[in-house]
Amino acid sequence: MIRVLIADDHPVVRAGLAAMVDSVPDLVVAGQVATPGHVVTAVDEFRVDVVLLDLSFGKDGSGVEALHDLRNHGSTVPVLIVTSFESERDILAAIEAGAAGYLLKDAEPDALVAGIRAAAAGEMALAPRVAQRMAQRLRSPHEALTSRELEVLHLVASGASNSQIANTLVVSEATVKSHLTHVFTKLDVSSRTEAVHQARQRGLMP
Amino acid sequence: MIRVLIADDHPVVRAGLAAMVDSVPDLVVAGQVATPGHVVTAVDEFRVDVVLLDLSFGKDGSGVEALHDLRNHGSTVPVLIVTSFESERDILAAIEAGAAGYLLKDAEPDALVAGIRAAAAGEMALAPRVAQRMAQRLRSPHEALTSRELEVLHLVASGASNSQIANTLVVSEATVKSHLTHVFTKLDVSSRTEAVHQARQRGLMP
DNA sequence: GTTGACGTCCAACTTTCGGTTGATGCGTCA
DNA sequence: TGACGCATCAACCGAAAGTTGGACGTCAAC
Repeated sequence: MIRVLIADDHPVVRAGLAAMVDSVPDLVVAGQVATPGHVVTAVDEFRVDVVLLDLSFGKDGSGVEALHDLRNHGSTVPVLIVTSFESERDILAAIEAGAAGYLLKDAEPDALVAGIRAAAAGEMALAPRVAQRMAQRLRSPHEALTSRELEVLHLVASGASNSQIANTLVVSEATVKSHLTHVFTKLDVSSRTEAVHQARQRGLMP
Repeated sequence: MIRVLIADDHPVVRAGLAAMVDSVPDLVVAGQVATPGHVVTAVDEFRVDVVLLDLSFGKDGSGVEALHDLRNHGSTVPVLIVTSFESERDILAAIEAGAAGYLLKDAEPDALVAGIRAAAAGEMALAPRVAQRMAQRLRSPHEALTSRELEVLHLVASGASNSQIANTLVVSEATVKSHLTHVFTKLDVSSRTEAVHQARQRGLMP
């Protein structure tokens, strides 16, 4: 009997996951929570074998935070990310934080159940599209943007000019340009708009 | 007894909506479909009183298409949009296509059931956030972009330069610039990146 | 039928803004 | 300590962006 905790802010999704889990004989919903903050206590409280964790909890925080909290509290319970986003950044962050798998919400019930079983058995469970994306990344490893570069890129995406960025970042305009040229070479583009587009494509930005 | 059709491409969401509907005594799930193309026949086949329709069906089409098909076939069944997107464009398109309401997937079960009842009774059902957004739009009516302007803006968003846009649209570069200045004044911005950002904010672009 | 508003299109002008190059201090890690 | 990466900056250059002004067609209103 595998006891599952469902953590998602959408009532509809909670109900759907619960229905799927409960329809399988040897799976049971141990509990449901709607905010990341309640995950840690819930894992303790109910004897949870596997956590189904959403990534985006609206304004209440993120699933990755909850995952970090969990690990900081010494819990080793396998956590299965179940989300509708498949951006590279999200996937990497989740896996680095110690997720046992990454499933997509458009998955068939079978895939979900299989993922839960795998996680409970200590194995890794990745949705096919996610696995493909990671493989692709390994093949052509993008050079990672530094945090400063990302910061600049975000401001660019919000429509700021170089001088405006320089003001808000309290650096010279030259610095901003420098960061941007680095971004361009790393992303293999030649203009700010292209850079924003590429970054979005690769899931580097919201 | 209100008979509900559920149309969504995500199995999890279908299961969740079904669970919610079935938990109410006088509501019943008449059927479920996973693609927009099956909505019309399903409405005929099962005696459907209300349709819960998702907007984004992945690559299989869109909910608005299904809604149009439905109306073209003479059906007047109330259709309730249930989606997680709340962009102005989506909302307007749905309402213009004859939706009986627009709910968000993060809604509580109560709100969902209330929406279904309202739709079945021939009333309108809007999620609070959606209603707020529409009210906001009525207060400050953005000047609508022409289709050509939107076309140009899309290309800008994808990182194209003016000359590239001119090529793909087979017009002069001057024309592109002209369109863009119009876009700028309408959106009250002064640069292409700002324009893209604003358009995204207002839900004019994907 | 005429007027006017609007959309699409274009040319020529100006210049700002963006991007390149090269160089410096600073921390870190081997 | 020496090499490397990151953040910072100055000065230069030129293309690409944006402005202005205008032509033409269409459609609706009057």
